[in-house]
Amino acid sequence: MAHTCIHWFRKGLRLHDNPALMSALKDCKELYPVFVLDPFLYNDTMGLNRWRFLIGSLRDLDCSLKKLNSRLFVVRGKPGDVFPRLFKKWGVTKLTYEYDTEPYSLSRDQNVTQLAKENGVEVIYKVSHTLFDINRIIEENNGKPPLTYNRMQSIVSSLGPPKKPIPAPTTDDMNDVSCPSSKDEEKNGIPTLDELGHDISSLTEELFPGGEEEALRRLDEHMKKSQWVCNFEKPQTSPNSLMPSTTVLSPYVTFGCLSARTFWWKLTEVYQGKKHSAPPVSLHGQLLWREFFYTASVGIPNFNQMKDNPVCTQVDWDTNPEFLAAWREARTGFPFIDAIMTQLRSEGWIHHLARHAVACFLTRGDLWINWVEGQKVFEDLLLDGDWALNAGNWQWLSASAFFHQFFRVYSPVAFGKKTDKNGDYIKKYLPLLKKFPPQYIYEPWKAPRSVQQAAGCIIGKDYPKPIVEHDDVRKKNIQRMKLAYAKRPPAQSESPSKKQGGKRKAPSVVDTLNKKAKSK
DNA sequence: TCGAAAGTTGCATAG
DNA sequence: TCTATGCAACTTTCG
Repeated sequence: MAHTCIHWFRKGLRLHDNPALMSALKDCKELYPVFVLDPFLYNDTMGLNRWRFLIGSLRDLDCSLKKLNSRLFVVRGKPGDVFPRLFKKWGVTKLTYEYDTEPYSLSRDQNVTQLAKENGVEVIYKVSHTLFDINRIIEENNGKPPLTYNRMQSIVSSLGPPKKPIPAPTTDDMNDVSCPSSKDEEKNGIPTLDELGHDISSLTEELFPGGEEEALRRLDEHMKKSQWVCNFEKPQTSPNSLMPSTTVLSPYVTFGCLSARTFWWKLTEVYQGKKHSAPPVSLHGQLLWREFFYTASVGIPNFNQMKDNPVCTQVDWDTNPEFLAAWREARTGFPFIDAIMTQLRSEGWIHHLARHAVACFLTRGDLWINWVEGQKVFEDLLLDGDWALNAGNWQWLSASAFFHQFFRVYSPVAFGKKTDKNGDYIKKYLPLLKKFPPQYIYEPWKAPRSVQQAAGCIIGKDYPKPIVEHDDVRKKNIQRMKLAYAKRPPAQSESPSKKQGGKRKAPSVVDTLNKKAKSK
């Protein structure tokens, strides 16, 4: 029997390495490629740059599907309302989608699967957003997510290399498939920013256009530089170069315009027969970091919050709306920090180490504000804002989990100087300060009045004074962090007696949490 | 069981 | 310009 299929695009906005789409095309007479504009995920808090990237990606996908005599249906509404309607309207018998590990996605998909069942629709999903099946990694580590990169590496190496990506469907694959589209479907077109009620006047040049075509072009462009790829070491790249010092493929991987497995295997090809860098600093290593945080996010409950998160150190962060707003709006008085936050807002991408600098500054370094607040800002503004990576990295940088050397604090003055002595990056994003001599560009408040006047920028009037004294708060904060660590519950040691009896599953983080709750 | 070593990317200073 | 050291000092893993 030939099926009438919906392939549901959520992430995975691509045709290449899309096994769920390929299984939709099997025994298929009618195909409906659908994207649902779910108001839970796509709403007013989502930043404009992110909206532009999403819409660009949808447009590109629609374009590619049209080359296969199909199209994309962008349906407005909640998945739980949309699907039963579409199942009936189109006489659907099969639904396919890419597996997604986020908590919201899991409950959404469970709900839609139930609705499909009620409508007699078969559901097929495939793992293709990550290199590996994340649940398989956790299984391999006795039911717990690895908490160190080293451990992650040894688990992963026991799994062997990730699966090879599969090619995109061709017109041959579409031979017996029709793509009905009535007049009535015109309302299910690609939205525009205007239609969504956004004020597009604040938009700047589109440096990173969304879409699979651009993703593959960008991948190709970087992979051509084989020496650069082989020598790549993340800590050696610059957070404040005027042009990105890394690939900026992350937004494309986040939205699934680029398959992580395609990226992985392309790197393997470039490495072949050459001396090359290795994880954690290599480009392969970067993809494994992504996998690492995905695994943590699946295995650790309440991963995007401090409360009820069993790996997260409980810290007595301050509630300080003024400080938070100053950080968010690039008016901390530290040019390096404010330049980064300006780039983030206008371009939607900042270098990984720049994220370190501003994240440390907001949390344990200077402002002592909960990392969860920073997480929200990044989620809205970053093109590559990814639920798991965002939560994981904020916990890392705030020394709440994974990373514990809280006495290593980034300086909002010294860190940037290492790679940009002249402050060209600051001058680019904060042109107000461009006439300050290099000597004062990172600390303009130290410039004599005459220098400030000559620069046409009076500190405290035209540009803010620093909102904290870094050396003071740094010392105080290290002590506060020490106190928070002292209150951490002692690590649970596994008693050897329990290890008897052959294979035994180690207690998962969830089990440990439940046990603790019971003992209270 | 316990001590040593490692941990993607700190800073300031001395040589 | 590079490397070593003190600073104060964390957790996890490994042998």
